[in-house]
Amino acid sequence: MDKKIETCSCNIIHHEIVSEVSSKMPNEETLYDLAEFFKVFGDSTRIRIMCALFEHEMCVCDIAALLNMTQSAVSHQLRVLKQARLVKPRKEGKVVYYSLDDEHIKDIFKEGLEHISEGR
Amino acid sequence: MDKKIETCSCNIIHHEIVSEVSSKMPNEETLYDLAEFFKVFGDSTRIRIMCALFEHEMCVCDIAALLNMTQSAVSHQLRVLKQARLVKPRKEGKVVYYSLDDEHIKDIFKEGLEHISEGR
DNA sequence: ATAATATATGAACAAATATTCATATGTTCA
DNA sequence: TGAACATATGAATATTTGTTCATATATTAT
Repeated sequence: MDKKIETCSCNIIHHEIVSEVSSKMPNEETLYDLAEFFKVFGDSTRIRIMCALFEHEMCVCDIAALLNMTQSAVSHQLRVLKQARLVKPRKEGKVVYYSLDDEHIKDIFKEGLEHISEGR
Repeated sequence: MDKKIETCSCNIIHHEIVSEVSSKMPNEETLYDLAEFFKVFGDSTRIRIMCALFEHEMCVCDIAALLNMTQSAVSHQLRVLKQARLVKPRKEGKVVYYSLDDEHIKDIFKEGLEHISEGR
């Protein structure tokens, strides 16, 4: 029994394909989480932070200097990265050193860089 | 000769690391493009569209029905995906069929799904 | 040609988000 | 204890962005 589609004004052209694909789709929540995860990669400040941390563990102040940004802006973005479990902090006195906390980042970067290098 | 850092109010703690990392960073434009690319993955509608197209080439109307969204909203997002060279259209009469146009998508999805499945 | 259908697109609106500013927290050193 | 410093955070602002609505374009059928 098909669910009523209310928001699409056009006719469904290929019923079979739609229901077949529908049955194979991962659940909504997984796809939402996936989008949330990639959203973290979708900001150049965060990309630059992760890129920097590929080379070295760094403290907030170093990162701010490197990126020529305020300490506050960097701290806010580190929080986003930390919540996504992409970076982890290591406290040493007053100083907090951040490093990458995920082995997928490198591969994801690689794939992304390959894609953009294939662009015209 | 170090550039003057104006926007970081704190002292640079590790000059050497900052300049070493700085020299190894890819250029700004590349990192900006990378963020723009991942931004496309950072929306659940676009994620769902790509996910659907893993299974089948689909027309706009089918996708709209599948996702229970308006044709217009889907069309706008397909445009974004097309501009990012992630999907490609195939026109057949009135109907436009979209399919995936990039072999990296699968790997990127895989990495992302692995990451979120590792969560607590 | 005209009507019907599938898709695309521009403008407007609402929601999300990155940075700034001010300030709080926590640690070290005098 | 108090000053100095590194970092964190809440609120405000400005910008970006996703969806809707109205309408345009393109193709097919009558």
